[in-house]
Amino acid sequence: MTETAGESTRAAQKERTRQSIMDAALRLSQQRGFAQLSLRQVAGEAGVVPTAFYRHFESMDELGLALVEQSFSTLRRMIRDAQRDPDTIANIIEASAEILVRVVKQNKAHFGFVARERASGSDVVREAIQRELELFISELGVVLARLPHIENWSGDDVKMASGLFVRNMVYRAEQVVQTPDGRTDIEEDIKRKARREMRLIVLGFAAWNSDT
Amino acid sequence: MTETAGESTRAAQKERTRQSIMDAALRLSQQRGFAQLSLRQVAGEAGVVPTAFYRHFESMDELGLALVEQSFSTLRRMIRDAQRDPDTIANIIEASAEILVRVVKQNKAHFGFVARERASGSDVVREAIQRELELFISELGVVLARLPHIENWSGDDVKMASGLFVRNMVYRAEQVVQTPDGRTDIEEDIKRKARREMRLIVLGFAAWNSDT
DNA sequence: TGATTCAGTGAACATGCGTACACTGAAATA
DNA sequence: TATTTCAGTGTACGCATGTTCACTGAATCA
Repeated sequence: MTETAGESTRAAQKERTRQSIMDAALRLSQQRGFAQLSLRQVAGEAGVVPTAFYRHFESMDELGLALVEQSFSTLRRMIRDAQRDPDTIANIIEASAEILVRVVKQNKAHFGFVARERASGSDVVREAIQRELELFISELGVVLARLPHIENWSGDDVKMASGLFVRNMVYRAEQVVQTPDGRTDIEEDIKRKARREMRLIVLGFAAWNSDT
Repeated sequence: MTETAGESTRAAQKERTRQSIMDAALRLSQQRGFAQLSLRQVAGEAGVVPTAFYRHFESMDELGLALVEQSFSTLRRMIRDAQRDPDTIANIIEASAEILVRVVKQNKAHFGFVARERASGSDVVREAIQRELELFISELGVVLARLPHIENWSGDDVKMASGLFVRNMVYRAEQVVQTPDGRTDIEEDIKRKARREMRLIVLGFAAWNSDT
């Protein structure tokens, strides 16, 4: 009753159309920003008539929220994979810069969406992204708190650490997204800068806690 | 021939209208973002007929560029004033957090505009903002380079320092802009966090250069 | 097999948009 | 004072938008 590929059941077809609407929106929003997209443009790019849009989303805002969710699930998968990799634990900074650039490159559309709509975009989309980012900072805090040097820091300090890391990551991710494909020289430079910044923040923390 | 206030010469009247168009755009862009504004909305808010807009700006993009310039001249005045103030030199971190919150509060529209349009907005406006921010980072670098501890750092290191500072300032400025008027409790919290972050970055630099 | 559900269609609408154009009347100029 | 300049007006246009509604026909169900 359930096939895995190319299903032609009604539900599967609906899901496929829904996904193609989301892909279309993601694709178009790279050029002019999600907030500027019209329902008709998205429907057109998805190869569907404008009214069909309503079978899947009540409004563009609802589509935006779905994209936020999808983007952050990508982000979460990234941090989960990173935790599994033994190299990461061994040399967290080198590994993080490497992973950041690689994963962002593979998901330019999602990361671009988050970076762009974080500050502007519609109220509801912007707020959703900020909530997700805060959540992500907290989650990273939990991960950091398990690391050797950090285990007895105060909650506030750990939060500051992950906040600085995440915000710097977001900034460097923006740069990766804006890098034209194939410019590995620019990517290497971004990695180098990201590493330096992370190293500096870590040094700051070492001094910080030997201080307080 | 030249009066100072309420001039009614043709040029002065034109300048007044131009300014009211810019004010209108700034006011409206706080709600839905500059990129979503229509020429007609801006003209309406400025109390002028749509076609009159063209007497002052060739397009919305040109208006956007004018707003970028105006916003950054505010930002530059802020850093210039800060350098004059002896308190700033004495305790750069405490003073910076104080000044940041105060000046951003007084110019929410300008700072909100920069923060919002930095990542999204039209290509031409976004690029102008990024260029201005890079310039601002370089300028801050020059200021930092004169400070006692920093004077013999490498150019790259100074640039990293001011980059981290500015990016963190931009983030905290975004928060101040989003704070409802009168919530001094939230503002104090932002100041506190900004101070902690700056202190941490400075500690990192101390360790950094005793290292290399 | 016959009835039902429902993802996607296509025409129609009111509205807001950018811009062209001919205009007005007060300030600037000669 | 007579002429010119030009910031701001008012009309008119073609176009894209969001949303409505009645529809079609294949997948689902009884």
